[in-house]
Amino acid sequence: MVEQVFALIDCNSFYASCERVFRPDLNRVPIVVLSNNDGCVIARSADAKPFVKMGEPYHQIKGALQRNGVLAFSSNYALYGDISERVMTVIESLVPALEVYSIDEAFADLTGIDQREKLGREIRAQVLKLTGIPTGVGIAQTKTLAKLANAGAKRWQKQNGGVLDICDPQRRDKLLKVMPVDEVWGVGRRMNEHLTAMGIKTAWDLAQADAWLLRKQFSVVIEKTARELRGTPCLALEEAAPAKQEICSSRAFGQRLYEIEPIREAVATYAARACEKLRAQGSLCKRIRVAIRTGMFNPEEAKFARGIVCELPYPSDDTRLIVRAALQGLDAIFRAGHAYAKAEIMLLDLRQRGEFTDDLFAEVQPVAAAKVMSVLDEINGRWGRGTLRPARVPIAPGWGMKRELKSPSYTTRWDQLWCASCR
DNA sequence: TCTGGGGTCCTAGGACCC
DNA sequence: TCTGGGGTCCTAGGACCC
Repeated sequence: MVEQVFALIDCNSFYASCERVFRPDLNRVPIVVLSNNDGCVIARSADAKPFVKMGEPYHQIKGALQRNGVLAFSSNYALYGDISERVMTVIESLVPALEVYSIDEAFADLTGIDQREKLGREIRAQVLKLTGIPTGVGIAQTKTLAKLANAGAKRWQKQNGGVLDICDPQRRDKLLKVMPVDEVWGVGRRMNEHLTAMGIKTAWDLAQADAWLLRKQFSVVIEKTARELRGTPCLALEEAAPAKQEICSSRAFGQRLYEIEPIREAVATYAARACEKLRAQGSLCKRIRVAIRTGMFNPEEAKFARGIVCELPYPSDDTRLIVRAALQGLDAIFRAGHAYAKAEIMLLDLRQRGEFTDDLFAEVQPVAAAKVMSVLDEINGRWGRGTLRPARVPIAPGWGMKRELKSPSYTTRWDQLWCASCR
């Protein structure tokens, strides 16, 4: 049997790189991208890394950033999502099979390809040329090793040109021995603590550890990680993303809310958005969960959080039905007198249309509802999200997300297209 | 004043059934 | 004199990912 080979292609500082695509004047300016509500730092260009840690609250470091000439941007997910699709399309045209793993990463199947490094360089060059996004490529016999090779490609980019192939056992072992165990995919903070206590400090140590012991002491997850580091594939390439088993729409408000009315608007808005995602994957849901809470970080603020699960009369994807149920849930859990910071809608108990059998007398969603929803989605697909929406959902809500530093939506809004004469 | 959002998988423990 | 054991399903919570 032919030995499997995976490549992991990953975009460098993806969000920050996206901001630079249409602003070449920023190529030598360090930049960071902020989370929703301009909360904390979620991406940094390479030259901004010395000035700011990942996840730092923006309001605490604003001054320091300005003094060091670091520019901050609100996150612009419409832009990042669109550029991501273009990047994936380019990679897909160059490899036999691709699994899009996240907005900025993909695994490719390189099994049976001879000139792997050459292909890796070709991918980097084409993606850069056609989208403007810099990438790194790691190549190895398992996904976990490919991830590690990718980290190595980044760390020693000057030496390897952004492509690292560790299919050769000697190169593989050399990398394993220098990589700390917490850089391994699947080893988070807690697992790192446990492993360190056991004397497992490098990726090499984990590869040598007794896999059965790891399974007994922790779980099958870390056992697989250790086996993958040794070169035994436990994870396969998954080209078609399976339908999600739960769908969540949650967001902090731009400011604290005290009354139920604006929270009703927010809950309706999030529920409507969750329903769009639900229909996009062709599922129906039977239960929904509504939750609200106050801020969590400020010790001065009184804390309060409640959630409720509501059962729908039948599995549905009808925005009207689900919004109504969500608002009933909200009425049941809302208590006046708190400073609310966030609401959350989860769609649970999802099933694919036609893939479940109900009992003969169970109520099912009326056919007309599906037709109404497909017309709604079609109109919104053509004219933009929110063109047709429940009356509960405001266009420009007072409680909306704070995004004071957002760049234009160069590729997804007609009125904000990049314009050559602007520069 | 101010700290993201959206997921997955695994495990333990309780409820329930026969 | 005497109170089983095995199996499944569901839920909550933890850990991890980007």
